[in-house]
Amino acid sequence: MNYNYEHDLNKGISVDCVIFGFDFEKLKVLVIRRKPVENISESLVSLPGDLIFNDENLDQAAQRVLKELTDLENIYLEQLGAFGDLDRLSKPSDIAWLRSNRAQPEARVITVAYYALVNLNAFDPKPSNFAESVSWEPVEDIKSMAFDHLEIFNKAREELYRKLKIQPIGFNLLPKKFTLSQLHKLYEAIVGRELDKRNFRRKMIKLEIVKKLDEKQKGVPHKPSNFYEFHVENYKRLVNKGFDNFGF
Amino acid sequence: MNYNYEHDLNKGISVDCVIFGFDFEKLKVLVIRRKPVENISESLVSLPGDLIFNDENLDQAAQRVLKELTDLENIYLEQLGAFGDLDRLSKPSDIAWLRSNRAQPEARVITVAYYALVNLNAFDPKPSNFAESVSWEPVEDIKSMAFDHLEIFNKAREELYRKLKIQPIGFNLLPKKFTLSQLHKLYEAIVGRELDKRNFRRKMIKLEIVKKLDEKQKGVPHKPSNFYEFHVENYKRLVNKGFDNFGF
DNA sequence: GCAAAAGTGTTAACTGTACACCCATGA
DNA sequence: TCATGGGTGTACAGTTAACACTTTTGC
Repeated sequence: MNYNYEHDLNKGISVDCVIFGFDFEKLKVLVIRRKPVENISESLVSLPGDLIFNDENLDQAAQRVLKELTDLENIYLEQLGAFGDLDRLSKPSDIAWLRSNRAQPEARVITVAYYALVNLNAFDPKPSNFAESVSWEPVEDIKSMAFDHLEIFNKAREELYRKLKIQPIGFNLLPKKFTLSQLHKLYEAIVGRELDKRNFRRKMIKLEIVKKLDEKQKGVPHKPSNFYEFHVENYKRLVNKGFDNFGF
Repeated sequence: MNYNYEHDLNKGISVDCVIFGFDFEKLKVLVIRRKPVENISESLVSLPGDLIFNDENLDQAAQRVLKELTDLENIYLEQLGAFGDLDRLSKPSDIAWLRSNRAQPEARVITVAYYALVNLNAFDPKPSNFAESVSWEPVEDIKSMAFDHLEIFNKAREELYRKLKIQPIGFNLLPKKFTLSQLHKLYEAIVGRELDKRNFRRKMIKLEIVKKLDEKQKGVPHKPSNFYEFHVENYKRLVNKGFDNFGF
């Protein structure tokens, strides 16, 4: 891609994306390490993002950032809101980075944040224009971030949790076929505490939002687990009845 | 207030506020009727809003708009998110209005929307810079709005409902002292259906988030109702225990 | 045969829901 | 005394929460 930044970019507004993934063990977030600039050695991770083009809407800008990193389209994506504190770009290392990457480094920039849920086994993230490297980090290891990205990240975790209680969005983090144990582990990773295995399975099965497949795990050194799919039609039926409380 | 728009305003970003009020009968929203411009007779109502100054953050801009209309400060305020569809300013009557009120009428503007909850008995709204008149309209009467304000308004109603289920924000719409019947009516207005009176009262009393006062209604032609207050401390205690489901 | 994770039922406590009558007041 | 809204209890159904052992597989 090769854009004329002077004319196409809206210089006051950016998007940033909190991209969640699940490796069957831990909930992870995709972060980028910026290319080093000037003589700043500090290397905070940050969220993928970019300025917005004048001919795309906000959702499209977020989709573009995701596509550049993951090559995936039609990703589950929700807006978190706008962040516009006056000091959001004031850390010394952030200013240095902006000076070498933006046409108007001192400009005030308001960012619109999104969170995305992806099946991280489906792709390898690749470095983009602004990133030296891209990596999946366990969410509980994230202690600091560039700009105001830690604030955005924390908001994203809260929203993910809040949403999981009222909608079964977790399926977006899993492959099409999954086991109930994987789903169970995922829910525990998001809510941050243990959930009773029997009660969890009973709830999912009773709500009929999972469809049992005629296929089991192979080659595992223990009783093989049955595969399931998300049952979209049944879930839609539930929603129409007004259901919105999973009780986690 | 008298600002130099060329220098102080961020021309690409505005805030718009959905201000809810409750008159003990219906849920209402504060709308403005724009001053007529050119030869456009159509007079759609719109949400109060303004461009953002470069020396204020997003929340402060929203507070400023509220203060200008209501003279109230410390209002309950939540951000709804950013709205940036490319066609959000494309209706003919909107373009005419922008031409006579904005320095760069053709500029793309992204808006950050907020909703606010106020006790509408505490003040009379007053016309502001951009508004010919200001009025409270029952939410169910709103069928169309200028710009993309109907979309924002609908999102605000959804969020108000969603939030009411997990937090007792309704108290912000009532005076400090209120009766349980008023609270009951308010909840019915927001959730949009009848709620059993006994079950409702039992729930509020059992959760201990209302404090019974030693004071009754006077001069009413029926059994006088007891006044209550919101019990902030007890509610905080509930939150700390992880409570977040009122079940409406 | 053993290690490892899958899969399965019951009970008690709590919560939600449906429902109808008497009470206190002003006019 | 009547019209108006305030205020109260009970029973049934459904949901949540706690808890431990047997099964199937690979090695």
